[in-house]
Amino acid sequence: MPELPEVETVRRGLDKHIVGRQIESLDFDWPKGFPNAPAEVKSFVIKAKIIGTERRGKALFLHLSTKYSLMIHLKMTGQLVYVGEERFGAGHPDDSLISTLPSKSTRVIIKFTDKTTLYFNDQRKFGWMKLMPTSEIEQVPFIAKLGPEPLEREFTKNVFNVLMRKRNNRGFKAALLDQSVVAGIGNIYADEALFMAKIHPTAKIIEASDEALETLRKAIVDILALSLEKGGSTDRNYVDAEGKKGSYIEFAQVFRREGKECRRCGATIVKTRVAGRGTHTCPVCQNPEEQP
DNA sequence: CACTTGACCTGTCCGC
DNA sequence: TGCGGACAGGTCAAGT
Repeated sequence: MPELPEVETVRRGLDKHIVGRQIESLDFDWPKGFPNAPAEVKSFVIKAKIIGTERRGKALFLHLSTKYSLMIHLKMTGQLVYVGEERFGAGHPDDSLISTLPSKSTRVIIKFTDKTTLYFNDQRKFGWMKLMPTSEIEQVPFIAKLGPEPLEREFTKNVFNVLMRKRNNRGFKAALLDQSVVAGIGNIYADEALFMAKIHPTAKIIEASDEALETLRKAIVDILALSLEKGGSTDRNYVDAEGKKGSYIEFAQVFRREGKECRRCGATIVKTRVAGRGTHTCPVCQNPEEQP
């Protein structure tokens, strides 16, 4: 489930490997996953150079020399994997995954003029890639609505407090999953941050103190920064631009740990359903009767 | 208007 | 063993 740390890890990998390369061809076999007409692709993608990468929330952009950009959303099972023969030939530690590409999950293949390749794989076909003028990115509806980037300076105590208080009668988890509150949080990091802040996912925001909101804000920053350092979380499908898995899941406190002991108090982690998502909590550390 | 639920998909896992 | 069904979750559209 690519969330902020995973998408940012992919972006950094792409920035390192594909900026400066020139696109030779783009082929796709999943029309819904790439809604633009082939003619536009031909005009603005073929022979274009990749001039930069950008991330906003969970969305990724590859900026092209034609003043167009490819906007990519990995949704749950998307992967962007770069294969350059000079780097990932026989003997590379991730050779096993790389050598399987293209796979039956491959939706888009971008070949560069130097014979290296970028694969967009997506098992569940929820992800997509769109071509648009770079200048129109900010007008894409869900980009325009995005809240602050949690690892940037803009994510202040006051900004977070105001956004959360606007949703005072909602539960904490529903609010954290709302991309207009904080950009880039998904199911994994919502659970992890709420555990760290000792807040129950169904607790109403209106009943929480300002101090509790600030504790949560710091927890969000700490968790996301730690996960980024670990290369993100590989629960099932996620890999970075070099095909490598992330290791945050080994450090997870509650996510996918139902039935196991809480690392903090020893109680048994439980899994419930909150805001339509599988939700992991420690019933003692996040006791709904004793909320901060 | 604020919030919740269902649709989009496929692979995996569970129980019978 | 085979098979049906539940489940996984990011975002938008539709429903309450």
